[in-house]
Amino acid sequence: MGSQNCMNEACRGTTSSEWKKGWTLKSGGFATLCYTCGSAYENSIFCDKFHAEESGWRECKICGKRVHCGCIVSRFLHEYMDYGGVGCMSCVKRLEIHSMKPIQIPSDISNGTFLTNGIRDTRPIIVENRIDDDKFSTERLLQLTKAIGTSDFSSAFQQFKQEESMLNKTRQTNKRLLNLTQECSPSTFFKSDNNGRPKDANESILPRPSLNFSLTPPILPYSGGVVDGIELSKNSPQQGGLKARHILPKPPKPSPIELNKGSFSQARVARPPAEGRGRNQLLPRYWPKITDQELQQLSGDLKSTIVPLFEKILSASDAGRIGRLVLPKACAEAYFPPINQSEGIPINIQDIKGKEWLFQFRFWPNNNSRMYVLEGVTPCIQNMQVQAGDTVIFSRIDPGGQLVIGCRKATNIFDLQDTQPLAITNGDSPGETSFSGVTDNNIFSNGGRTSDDSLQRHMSTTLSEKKKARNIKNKRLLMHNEDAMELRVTWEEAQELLRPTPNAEPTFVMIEDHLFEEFQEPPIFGKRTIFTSRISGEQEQLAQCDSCLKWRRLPVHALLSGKWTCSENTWDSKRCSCYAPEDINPRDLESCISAYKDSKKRKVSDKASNKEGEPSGLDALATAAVLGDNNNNIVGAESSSVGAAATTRHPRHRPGCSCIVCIQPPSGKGKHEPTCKCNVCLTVKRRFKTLMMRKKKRQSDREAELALQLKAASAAVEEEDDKAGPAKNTGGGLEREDAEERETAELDLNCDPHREEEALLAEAAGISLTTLMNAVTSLPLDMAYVGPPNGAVSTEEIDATVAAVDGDLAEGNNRKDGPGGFNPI
DNA sequence: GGTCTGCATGCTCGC
DNA sequence: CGAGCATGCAGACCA
Repeated sequence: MGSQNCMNEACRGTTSSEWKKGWTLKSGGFATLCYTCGSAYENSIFCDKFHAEESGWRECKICGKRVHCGCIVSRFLHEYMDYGGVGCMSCVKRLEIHSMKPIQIPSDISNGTFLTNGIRDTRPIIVENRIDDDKFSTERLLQLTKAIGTSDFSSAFQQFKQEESMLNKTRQTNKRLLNLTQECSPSTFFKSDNNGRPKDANESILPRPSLNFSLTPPILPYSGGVVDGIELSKNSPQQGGLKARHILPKPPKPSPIELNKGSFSQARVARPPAEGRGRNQLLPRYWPKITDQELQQLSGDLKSTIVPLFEKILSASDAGRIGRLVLPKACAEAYFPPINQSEGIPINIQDIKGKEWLFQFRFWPNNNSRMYVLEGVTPCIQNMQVQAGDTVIFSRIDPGGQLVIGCRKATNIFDLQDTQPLAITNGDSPGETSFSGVTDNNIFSNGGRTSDDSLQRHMSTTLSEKKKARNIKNKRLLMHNEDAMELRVTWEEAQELLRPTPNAEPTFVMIEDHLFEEFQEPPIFGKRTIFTSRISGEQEQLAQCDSCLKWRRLPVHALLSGKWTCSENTWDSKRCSCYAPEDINPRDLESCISAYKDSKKRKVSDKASNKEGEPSGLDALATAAVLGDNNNNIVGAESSSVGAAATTRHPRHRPGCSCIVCIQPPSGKGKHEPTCKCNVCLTVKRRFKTLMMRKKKRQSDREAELALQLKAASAAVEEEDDKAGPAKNTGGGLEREDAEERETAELDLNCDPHREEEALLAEAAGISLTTLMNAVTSLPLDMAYVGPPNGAVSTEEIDATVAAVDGDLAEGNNRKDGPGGFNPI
């Protein structure tokens, strides 16, 4: 081809365009593609001269319009017409094929003839030079065309859609093949007869590539459309331009769940809108997103052919009491009756149950434009139970053109799985939980919300969800009635997922006998885990990898991010890879999950029936610890801590939490032996040991400081005495010391945890061990995790201290519970 | 005072 | 930058 100037206005003048042959046209020529802009041109089979303007015209059978082939759209159009299609790109009636509306087929098409350049061509349609993977085979088109007007067309159309879906899967293969074509001369592709026409596609040296990739679909009912994320030019074919613009996000890789479901046919995709005035200007956001199955079901329900027209996410004002639904201008002008007066006209729209609603379709002058609204929609909106953020879908019943309004509800925040049951429900009742992820459910629903195939929709509606979030400025409108109830219930569950930020230092507040942690930083969402206790009494949590879905044992104190994978398992180097075997056998896992679910159920029932008289959170936690110690198998600790979960503890103090707050001993519960090595006792001892070391260090520091102060004070007194004479009191330093000691001895151990060490110093001077242990059990969380200061206390000292404590603990256990008595469960 | 009506304003996003 | 559109708002209307 050499360097040709592409006829596409946007590409013209590009001499570096890479021209490729390869598409054999029925006329005997080759289509040539400009790989810079994608425009296609038809070339003569007799020479390499650029013949686009001479040979690239076809005439529509319906409207008679001549269509130029100088762009991809029209190229496919006349291919389409050549093989028996009806109508051109700009001809409305061509759409009858797509909309399944019976039409009269011109005889010259039905008998396989066509017109070229206005001359009747009586040649029969040749099908053998079409390849198998053509998305739009001649045979299929003829079959469909002949089916028009028959009762079988609907099924034929559905069959075609299925075939089209399957053929789409071959698109990737075709792309690879096409890449090969860029490396090979077109002449190597086909063996041609004398006219340059391939004798048979099977004789191709290489598999013949389909040039359909990323172009328009074979049947192009719209002059604008999106194929593989490329929006075709809105320009008419006559304009001969093509503008490729990516307007949809790259489809996400299917998740394993999606693959398992295998329901690709249910992907919710934006369907290019049906015909209408100015439909080409419709923004993709208004394109109806409806699955094939939904469309089929709806058509079946209404016993009519449904043509989705457009959809709109309800804004706050749309769904508000004002009762005015703002219609997208382009949609209103495309699909609603034309109106010239601002008052508009009454318009009858049917809902999917067949009920008719009368709206006022009108417009307001807005700048130099119009703003179209449907007035009086409130009853209908309420009837459909939609609200801001939901989507209303306008469709048309064919034949007849009756407008239909449907809806698709949208909710949810989080993806839900049985093992991660954060239940932000979107059910109509609080008890109805949909594991639906980011879902817009039940297109044209009757107000109900379903959960099937929602994962597929999750992927396809991410973009729209973002738009929804942007559109719904008044989020309060989403908090109505039962929805608020749902949110309130599930928020409690969400509390269990809240985590303090990694370095957050809590402050403690006691409100109505409940200890609360307060954080300066807002919480973050963490991963849901299952807490368990092992035979040894050691408590742990089970977390599922978001990548391999295997369960890993983790320390109870592990706080996981919302998305957690094995590679983040810093606690077990052997289990920090997804390739490592699962940490727990399936039977144990099942029992854990089962126990967990039971606890969830009981939690709900207890919440309703046992608001009063429920055990204190600490008691229940202690019970949980005991059960965990006594159980031989791994048991979901949460299953035995129902009462605990129903308290107002900070979410950080979850079941299984071994912090000093949660392991406070209950009164009157079972006792542990002094030599008990359970997690609770070990934790208490360890923390006491830490405290003792801190105490000793602090004491020695204090003594040194006091010595310095005494020395300085004596020096000052001596100096003052020298100046002021012997009348002054010489015992000021000792007085201050006495006052300090009195102050220390009167400390309230429960009022200021930061002064507890001073209290312990006082204890060292005579306060009982029970008081000390009270101080231990009221330590703040951050202190509880502080390790011993390096080198501050010798190992021998620690051991001696622990031994002494153990002895005292034994003594305490032998005593009756007195005020302040230590009773380690 | 509450609601309805008809714009007007200002933000967002596509071109 | 401008079209489109969500929403505010003032005046009219009504109970």
